[in-house]
Amino acid sequence: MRLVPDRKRIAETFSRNGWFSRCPARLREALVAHAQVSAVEAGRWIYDTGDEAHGLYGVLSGSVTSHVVLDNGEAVPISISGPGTVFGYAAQVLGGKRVTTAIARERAETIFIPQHALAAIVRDMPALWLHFAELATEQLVWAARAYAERMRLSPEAQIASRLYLYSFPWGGGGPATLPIRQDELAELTGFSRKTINLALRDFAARGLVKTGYRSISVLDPGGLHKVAMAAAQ
Amino acid sequence: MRLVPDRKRIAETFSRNGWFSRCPARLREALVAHAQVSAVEAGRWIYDTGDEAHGLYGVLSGSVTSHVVLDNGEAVPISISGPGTVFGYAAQVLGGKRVTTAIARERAETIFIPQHALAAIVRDMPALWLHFAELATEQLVWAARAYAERMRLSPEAQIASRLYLYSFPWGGGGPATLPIRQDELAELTGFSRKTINLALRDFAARGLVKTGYRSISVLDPGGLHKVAMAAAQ
DNA sequence: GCTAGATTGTTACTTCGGTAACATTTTGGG
DNA sequence: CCCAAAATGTTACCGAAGTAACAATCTAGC
Repeated sequence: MRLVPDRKRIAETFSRNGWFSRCPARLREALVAHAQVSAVEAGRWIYDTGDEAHGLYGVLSGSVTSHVVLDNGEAVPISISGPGTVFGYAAQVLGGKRVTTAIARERAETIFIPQHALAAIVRDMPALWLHFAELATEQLVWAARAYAERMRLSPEAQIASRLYLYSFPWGGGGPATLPIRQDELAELTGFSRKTINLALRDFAARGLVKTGYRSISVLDPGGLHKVAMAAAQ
Repeated sequence: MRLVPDRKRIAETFSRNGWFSRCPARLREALVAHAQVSAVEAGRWIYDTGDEAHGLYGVLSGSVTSHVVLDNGEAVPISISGPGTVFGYAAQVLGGKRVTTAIARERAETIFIPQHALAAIVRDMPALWLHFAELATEQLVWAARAYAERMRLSPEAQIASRLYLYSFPWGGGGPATLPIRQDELAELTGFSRKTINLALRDFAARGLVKTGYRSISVLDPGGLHKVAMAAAQ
């Protein structure tokens, strides 16, 4: 459902972290000026793999999961985007087909910046194209790291690493309460719920996290990061 | 060691597959025109994580592995680039620091397109910026897929998928002999050499591959792709 | 408030892949 | 041509994570 954009709120939400916060001010302003805001119900598809891509999305409130659909049709969740996170860049930057499926995990507000607005921005300010390229590059680095960690780190370290990562959209790198269930974290990390539960129990005993019903509170993101580094090999 | 570029050979090698082959002709020509060719001995670093990036690389002959360095200092090989493959784009497209380490696996010839040449190309033909963004995007899609496969596919399916992928630079998608040792494939896929060996034995029995000393011949890439799809779940 | 359903906590068992070792084969340099 | 080094082929054993089940706890909606 299309909503009237509160551009001040958009600017604030997206300036806190991630790619948006590192853009030059004039690009940020141009993006905010063109943003369309929609409300999405929990469980609704935002786009599906193979859809034509018409622009860039961001999460204003709530959260969205992105899934890769494997050749056998299985959808694998690969990331969860919280407030202030941009998603939907993995299609060719302008146009092309979606290569992931994005689903609202909970009731969410999204911003959408249509392709023609992006094209106009780059036409007017050609030097800004680099920032769009960086958006993909940044995600590529993340994906490569996630892959490398998956190959080498112990489950405990991987879980710590992921919680640390997720602490940013919800806590800006400080303590944060993640609205994530343990079975979702299991899906997202590729471990069983049992393994997640045991790791969380361990982290809780060390004062790094606190588990709740449908939530995981990260008390000490830096400590989790240390676990992720230390437990490797 | 700097060599005199044979631009015809460069154009031929890079037109066979991958990103280069899908660029518009004028971009391809501009890139070939600016390419510098070097010979690198086996085991030599081409660049290291943290180095300043000054341009884009490609493999003209031989092969190059890219490694992600984890926070604990461990280098994890994430890809192997054969002839005709572009690498070194994961730094910001122009400039920034290298986020991977690239090492020649064997004696190799590389092409290098310096930053200033890339900048000049985009300055003269601004519409081409999209193709650079796509270079990163394409790799992002691959990395996300590799990650998703790692989470869900059986080792056998992952190994099949990887061999299928590697059949492109060495066989253009048809039968190919990969100059890869079994212990290297183990490193690249994150499995033990034993698991690789058993999978290869199995594939060989089905006529999909043929193992050799320091080489793996992919006889039926399509068959391997089927294995990767079927064995999931 | 109560209760059904959802979520978390825990256990016993199993299985798959890793480790470590060794045998066999191939290769290249002297 | 030979042999040491490298690479592949194979086995026995072990452990870590998954599966499947069940108990305990929380919450939302009536």
